[in-house]
Amino acid sequence: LLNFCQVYLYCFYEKLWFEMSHQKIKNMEEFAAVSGISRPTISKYFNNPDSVRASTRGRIEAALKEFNYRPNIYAINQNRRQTKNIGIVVPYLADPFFAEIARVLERCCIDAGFTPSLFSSHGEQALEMAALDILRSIKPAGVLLAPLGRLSDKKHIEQFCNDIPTILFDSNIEGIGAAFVGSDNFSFVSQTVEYLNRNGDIPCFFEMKNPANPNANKRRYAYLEMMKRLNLEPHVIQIEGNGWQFEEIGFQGALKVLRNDLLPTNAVLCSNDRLAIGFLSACYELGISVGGDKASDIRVASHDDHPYSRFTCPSLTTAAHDYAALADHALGTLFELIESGGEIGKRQETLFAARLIMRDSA
Amino acid sequence: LLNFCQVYLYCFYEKLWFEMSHQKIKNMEEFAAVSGISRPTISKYFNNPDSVRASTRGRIEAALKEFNYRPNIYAINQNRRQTKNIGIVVPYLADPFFAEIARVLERCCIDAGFTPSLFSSHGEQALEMAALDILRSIKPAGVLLAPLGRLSDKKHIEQFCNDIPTILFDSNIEGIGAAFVGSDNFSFVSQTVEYLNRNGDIPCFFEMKNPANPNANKRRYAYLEMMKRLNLEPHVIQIEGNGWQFEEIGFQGALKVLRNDLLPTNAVLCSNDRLAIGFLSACYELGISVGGDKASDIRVASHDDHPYSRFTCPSLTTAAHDYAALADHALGTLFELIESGGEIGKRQETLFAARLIMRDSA
DNA sequence: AGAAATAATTTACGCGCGTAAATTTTCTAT
DNA sequence: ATAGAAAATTTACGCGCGTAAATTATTTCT
Repeated sequence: LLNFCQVYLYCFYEKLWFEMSHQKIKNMEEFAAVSGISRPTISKYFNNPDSVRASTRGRIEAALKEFNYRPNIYAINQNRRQTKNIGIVVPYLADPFFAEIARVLERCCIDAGFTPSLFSSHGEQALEMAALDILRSIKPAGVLLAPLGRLSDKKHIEQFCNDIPTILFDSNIEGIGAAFVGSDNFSFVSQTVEYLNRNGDIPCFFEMKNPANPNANKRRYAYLEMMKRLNLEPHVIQIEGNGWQFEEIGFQGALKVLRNDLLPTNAVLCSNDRLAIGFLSACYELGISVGGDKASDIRVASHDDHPYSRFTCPSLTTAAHDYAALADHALGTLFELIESGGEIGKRQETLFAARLIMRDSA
Repeated sequence: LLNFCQVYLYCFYEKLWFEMSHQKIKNMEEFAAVSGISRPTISKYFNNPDSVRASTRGRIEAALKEFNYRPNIYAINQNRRQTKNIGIVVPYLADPFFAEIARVLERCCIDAGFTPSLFSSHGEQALEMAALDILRSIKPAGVLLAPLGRLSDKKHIEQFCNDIPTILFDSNIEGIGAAFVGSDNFSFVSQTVEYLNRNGDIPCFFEMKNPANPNANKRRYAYLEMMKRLNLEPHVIQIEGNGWQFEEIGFQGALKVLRNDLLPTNAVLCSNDRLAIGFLSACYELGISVGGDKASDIRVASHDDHPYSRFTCPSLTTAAHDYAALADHALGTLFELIESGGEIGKRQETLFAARLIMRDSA
């Protein structure tokens, strides 16, 4: 009893001292003193609040509320084998598609008790490599990487993936990373081609000549395959342009194609919505009417369900990603990978199907 | 000479050992051994490569190239008084305006030798507070914060600003933060109002009833003031809607206004481009022609020079931000603040003027 | 009530680096 | 060549926390 009294008084004195002097708790030692609990137990609590007795947890949390102490994250991460950081790298954050997927991924990470760090390569190889270098330095538990694609330094990425548990998404690089989660491009294209063809329109395929993203190539193949199956003659229109200003590229390309009357059919299937946004803008400028009705000059469809595709003029018929499913599965796989210590067996590629969104443009 | 020989041989031995055993350098001690330079000097080099003699720097960098050593960032940040981290918080990253400004800010940080950490509040108060809490834990040298606005927990932000050198941008909160860098909303609105009025159109102002962002209110005041100066009767149309889905809100609001013939004049000045994108979409859907020419039904102008405003149908006349100037000034002020140790004197508010972009919509 | 199981405490070391003080080496300038 | 300045080295401590081992206290169960 005496001992208890001593401890209680000591703790009381410590608390009083800190309260009186308005001083901040600066380390776990001091927090242990004012809360009347030993430092190792406090440390254990922060690692896993359930690993201490409920009554102890209550006392800690009471003290935590009173003194706004938070452990130093740098000291934690220096000593822990593994951090609670998850790296997220997207190729171009100003693209609302990636902004949206990043948003969903971040949320999932936080809910799972991890701290996401978001990076954008801004379309540049150097910045993608820089992002990976920074990620290396923060020793993340795992990384979700959407590579630039054609512009990526594959050796560099491979090296990174060898050292840090990484899952690729959106844009695949054969054999690199522990797994890949992306879109089933054939599902995207087959639905839009089939839809356009349903009304007797023969779709031609509108795309960049040198697409940065490998999905673009897969979509072209899918288009060609679908046209073969439907016994239709395929037409691929490839426009010039580099970089990630897809709307501008689509706009300029469309102007050239439309002005020179190079459109072989009256139905255009754009490789992605951002090109389509440019295409529609060019149509408007040239007074060419777009729509699914008989009165319109041409029909336009596309892929991705870009956040703005609902507000184009006319609204854009497109094939939608399942953001939530993609994010869920990518993070689920990553967590498995992390828990298994980096070994997950055979590299799996998971592709998600599209959902056709019918709007006014076709 | 003998001493030199010894040292050289020792260093040679160390290097050989590491090369032979394919072992990675795991700390500065080991790197000092293989590079033949003392640890404090190595430490000094990493703090500032110019603080050591050129010959020493050369030897370090040669060893650095051979053995891919990087100091542990957690150990560094634990011991340094100040980290090299800069926090960047934007209210909604899926808005290309903020994506663009974040891109520019990130680049400036990297160029200045800092490591930017990007956070998005995703339009939610809880997430804004969470972002600030995480930022606290990484003890950044400084923070650039674009608050949510109306939804922000001002007390929480104030507390944060008291502890960490913070500069507010885009959205001001009176008296909070060391400085504010934003837009001169009067410059934006006066130019668009004047432009619309130049051709004899009387602009009415189209906005959200409960805007999240304080700039919206300032723009309304500017509109009212300008109309007064021009001796015109002002008309403010306020539409319902909450959140950050501005295009959708603008679209629905426009549908209602246009269908019920509530437009008091034939010129519409939208509070921002995202609302305008929705407005134009609604016009298209209802078959109302928009444009600056005589043949069109109405004219539409707006503010922000959103990355997509060039591709709307018709392309949008708007007032543009100077992204680069804003980013430059915000970071410049922040660096001053950091170097001065958090004290910068009187809180300054810097506002940047707009540049009118004339396109087809008005 | 007493034994076994569980939890908390005490003690102590290590992580990788910043940094200070005293000393030695190297460079620069006359 | 030599004094003085500049740079590098040696030595040593501390940062805040993870974590292990041995011990003590508390809870749970029969």
